[in-house]
Amino acid sequence: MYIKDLSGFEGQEVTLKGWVANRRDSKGLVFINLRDGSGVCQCIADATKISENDFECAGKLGLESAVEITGTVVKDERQIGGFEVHVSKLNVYQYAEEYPIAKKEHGIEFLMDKRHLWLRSQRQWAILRIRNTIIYSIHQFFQKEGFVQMDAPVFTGNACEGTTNLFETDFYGDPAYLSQSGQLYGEAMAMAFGKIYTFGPTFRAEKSKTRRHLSEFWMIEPEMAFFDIHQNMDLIESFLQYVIKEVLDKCQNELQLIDRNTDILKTSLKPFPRLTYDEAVAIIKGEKDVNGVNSIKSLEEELAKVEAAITTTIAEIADREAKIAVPGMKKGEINFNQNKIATLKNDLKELEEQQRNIPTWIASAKNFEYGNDLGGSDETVITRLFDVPIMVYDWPHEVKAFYLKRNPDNPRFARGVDVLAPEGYGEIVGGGERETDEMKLREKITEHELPMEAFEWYLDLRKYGSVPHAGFGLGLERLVTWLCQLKHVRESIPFPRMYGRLLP
RNA sequence: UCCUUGAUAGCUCAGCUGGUUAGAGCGAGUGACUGUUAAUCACUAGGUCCCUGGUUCGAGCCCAGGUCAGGGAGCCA
Repeated sequence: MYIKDLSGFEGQEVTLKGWVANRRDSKGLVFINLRDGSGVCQCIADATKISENDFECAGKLGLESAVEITGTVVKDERQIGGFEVHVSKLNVYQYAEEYPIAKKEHGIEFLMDKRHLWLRSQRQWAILRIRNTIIYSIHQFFQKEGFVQMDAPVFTGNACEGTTNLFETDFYGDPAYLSQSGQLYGEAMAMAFGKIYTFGPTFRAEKSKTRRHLSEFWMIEPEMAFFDIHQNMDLIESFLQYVIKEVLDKCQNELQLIDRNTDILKTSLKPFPRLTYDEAVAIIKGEKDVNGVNSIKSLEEELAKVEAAITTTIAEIADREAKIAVPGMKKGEINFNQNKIATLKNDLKELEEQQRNIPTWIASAKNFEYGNDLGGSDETVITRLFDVPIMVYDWPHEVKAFYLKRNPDNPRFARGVDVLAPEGYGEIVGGGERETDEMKLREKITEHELPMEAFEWYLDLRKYGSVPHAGFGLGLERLVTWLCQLKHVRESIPFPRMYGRLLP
């Protein structure tokens, strides 16, 4: 019996097994918010209706104690699920004492240290359930489209884009690297099965401390024989829209719990604009407007808004502090104001962070040098102007990977494509059409100073039935982060591995 | 690797210009209260002020070096 199914049992006696999410006492009454993984339900132990022993047990339950509760399902409009349980019998599996995560705001370092327990909180529960729906819908989409799921190895002997950010391990005495992409193997498998996708862990030893980096993350890499870059973009669009639609359909409750405004998810079901690198650069530098909005001007307006918000926040903090200072205020009201002040101060910190960042973003957008890759801030600048993900393709070949095909009409450009998520989330997909010519690949490998012998197997693919093909890589955690509108990728995976974080 | 912000009670934070015995709320413990939703109210316990060195009659506060963490850049999905 699970809490999510209670509505079908009104008036009947049921038995629930779960954990105490919250408990409140009154004389003769104990309120227990029971959490069982499927949902939360309030259970009421009334001293006049259960045994003396059971009532005493109920009063001793600390947060996250494990219990089995038997009781009657009663309709109650005040409850979230619309039902509560009137306890008739209580069986305690374990009394928990001093649960470290309090019913209050905590700092991120503390919560990450307690990640194994933090997972139990409602917000984390909702996010990771959405992650599950995303994973399931990814498999559904590709299976329906006739793709075969194939696994690339995790240990690799060669790097596809240099070795500086690879984790090195010992493989029977030889150096081996943890995979930073299954792409080259994906190409080999596509030549055998036509359309394949890999779904596995990926490792990058980047000493990055930003909101969009993990050292270990999950990547989906489809690879399709006989696809060009435009077919690739068509596939990316229908794929992402399928996943978004599934999340909207199946996760209403979870999206509500995390307070996700779904407007942009809905507008993302319309076609994704496809911009060339040249067009994207013009927009970033403010030379070209999008629907009458200029990137630089809108950033400057944003900065002005942030500065105005800082002024009003400071004023409100001072105001509330003055109010508390006046004697005679009730304790509850003082608490309320102090909590409010704490929240405002946190807001203020974030606003000040933005106040420092935005001017550097404006500068970097204005001074963007044609021919460079887009930086994190450039992605933020351009995606703020759209209410849909955008696709940027045809990149200067120097900044992209060696295996990408050149545009036959203009060989300065490589046929790579990046998908940038709206709301400032940036790159979630990177892909493109692959080079099919063996000699051109050899030139590129030499140019990138990569060890040729490690790529001989890959070059075989161009000797034996080389065909046009394309593919892409989607960072699962970045997609989860965007769809859930999280501030940081670390909440999009149960146990994040990142620079400085190996436990728990 | 660079820029930037920070580290004070179990947690979240105050601590003014360097000055006697270090403060609040939450959490914990005890008690009160029969409908609470982070319940409320009263009382109690709880401190290596991140580390090392320096300046000073005196350092939580100033200086130097380090450690750890937050945010950003580079790099990337």
